[in-house]
Amino acid sequence: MVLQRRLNYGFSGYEVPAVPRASRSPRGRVPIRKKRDDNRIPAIEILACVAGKLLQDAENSSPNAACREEWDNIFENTIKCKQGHHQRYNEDEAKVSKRDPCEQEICKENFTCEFSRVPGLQGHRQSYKVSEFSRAQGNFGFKTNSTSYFADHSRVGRYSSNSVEFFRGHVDRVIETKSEAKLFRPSDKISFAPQTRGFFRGQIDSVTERKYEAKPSIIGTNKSEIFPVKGSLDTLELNLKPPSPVRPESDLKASLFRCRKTCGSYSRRCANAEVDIRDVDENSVCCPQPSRPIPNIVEQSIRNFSTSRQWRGAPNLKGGACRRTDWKRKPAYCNGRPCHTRQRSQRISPYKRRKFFDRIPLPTLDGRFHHKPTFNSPYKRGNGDNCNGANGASSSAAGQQALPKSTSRDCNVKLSIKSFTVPELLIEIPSTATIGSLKRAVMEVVTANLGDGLHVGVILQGKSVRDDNKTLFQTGIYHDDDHRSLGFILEPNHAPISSHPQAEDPHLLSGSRPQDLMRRTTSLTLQPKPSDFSSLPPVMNLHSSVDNNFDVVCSLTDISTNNAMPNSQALFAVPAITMEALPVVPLQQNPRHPEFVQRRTRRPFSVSEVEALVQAVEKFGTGRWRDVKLLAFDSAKHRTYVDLKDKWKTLVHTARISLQQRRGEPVPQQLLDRVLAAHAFWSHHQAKQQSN
DNA sequence: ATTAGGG
DNA sequence: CCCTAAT
Repeated sequence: MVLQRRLNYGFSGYEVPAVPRASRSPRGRVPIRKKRDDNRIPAIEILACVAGKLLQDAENSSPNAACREEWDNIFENTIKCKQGHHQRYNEDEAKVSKRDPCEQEICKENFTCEFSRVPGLQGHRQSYKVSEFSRAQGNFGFKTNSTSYFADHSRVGRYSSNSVEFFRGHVDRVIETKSEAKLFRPSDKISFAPQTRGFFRGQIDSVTERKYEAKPSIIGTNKSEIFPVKGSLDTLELNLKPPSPVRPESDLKASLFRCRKTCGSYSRRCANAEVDIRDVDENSVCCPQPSRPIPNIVEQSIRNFSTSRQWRGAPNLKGGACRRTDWKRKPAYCNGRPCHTRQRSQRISPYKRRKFFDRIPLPTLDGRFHHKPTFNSPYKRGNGDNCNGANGASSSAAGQQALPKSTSRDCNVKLSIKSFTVPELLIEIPSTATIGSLKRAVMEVVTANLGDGLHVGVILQGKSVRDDNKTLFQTGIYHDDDHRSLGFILEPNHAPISSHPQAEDPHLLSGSRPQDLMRRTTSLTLQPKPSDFSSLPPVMNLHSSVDNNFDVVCSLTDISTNNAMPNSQALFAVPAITMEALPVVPLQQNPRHPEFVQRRTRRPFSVSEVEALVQAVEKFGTGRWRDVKLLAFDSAKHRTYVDLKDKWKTLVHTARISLQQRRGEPVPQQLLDRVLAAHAFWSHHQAKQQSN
């Protein structure tokens, strides 16, 4: 245990990228040199000041060292800023009230600070939300936007735009992008990742708004939890108050406890809180009972993840094979893992979310799939307290226990499976192909995905029923009145774990017509690790809640019960916990995680496409990629304007290099000449425009 | 949402 | 093709 970890940040050592990115032209057409308002200060400076002080004070004052030790956090800050008058100020002027950081995290407090005596900031108020993102060892940080983000003891990174974050302590590195790395040492001061600059004006505001808009419930607070400000002296004073009206310090623990309890946050602050996982039965896993030690289940699942996860970016890092492994597997570390990063798994920008869902199996929303769900979907959408899928499962189990023996045993169970639903399969076939060859192609894809042998899995109320020896009655299938709670999954006959993700995706049977071949992108990028999601059937197909990604996680997790995973049950505790109590479990394998997102398949431009592109660019010039897209590639859904821009870039490059250096399908020289000509022309044109 | 540019 | 910053 690293109990004596020290805070190694300060306010003099942070690096803020000084040079703003080269001015861009609005919409890329007419470059405009915009003068920066020198009086503005980067939001991160203020944030660093505030949050740093907050943490510093908290660490100095927290009565519970073990707690502190455990709270290796990443704080998330949400900035709400309504004014734009900022002047540089001395960071030392910031002062933050001393509070236990645990309190903040558990309660998910919002707080408001007011710049009282800071020149130019007087009267300016900001509300922040401090929330836990990760309690991984040695980290903390925060960010101000809503895009996805990750961090743990061995890596810190982000995958977001316009984010603001910093880290301290044992952070080894910050990954800027997959190809960029920045090393951090424990002695580092706060360092700001380059490219994470935000100004109070404009964008952070909007990002904040978007976040609230996207998921009002994730805020987990209400107006009463936004605390008024008390200005004082020459300081920027921050008042942090727990939601409870009771303030006395002596009440802190009690209120903490209450909060933890009510929020469903299960904080493990003591090392002795570990509980044998065997002590936890299936039901409680899925449905936390008040008396059950849920946090430990969660932790168990965290362990599962942490031992299996991989970070594919790691080997490529500059600076370093020095990935920390020395302490990462220490029990202390495991025990210290967070149990309730509530928002994290919801945090995803609409864009990222869409991006993700574009690539995972989803029901086609054409109505055919809107039949009744195969099982009772207890999932609720949108309000953040969803993820009761496991509740459904456990309640069924509970119902099973309570089932009176007098229930008619000879009552036949009538089931009808009207069709197999095979999720999306991508098939590309020329229009000249015959229907017969199309059928064969479909068959090929299906068999490739399902493998030779099929196994039927049974799902009852969201929970996979693995015990083949149980009777229907024992399992709880004794009425025929609601077979919506019953579902079937097609699975490969064996080896739930396969390195071939497509072959291991069991597919769901559901009640639509046989002709309804549901489409499904076959490629969730699943890591072939035994205990990750790769063994989870895409039962999310049942849920059409496209925009509630948490539902997907729920269904993913609570349905899969893989016998090859001894602790798999622990995994499925996750959805049973309310939003407030969500652990960081999906940190790595979270399908929403950018690491999880599959790269698009490469689709080289054909010569005719190139021709169309050249023609369009000749007409519109470089920098009007939307127009180019609309003109020449409107029907080509897979070609985005970014693609076209990229292709043009490579075309220009290709035209400039020698024939031998070129790769891929050769582009006629004549076309390349046009590329160069158009490029030269429009470059010149742009330069002229700019000078005017 | 678009565009520019680095990777 | 990906990713981010800046519009």
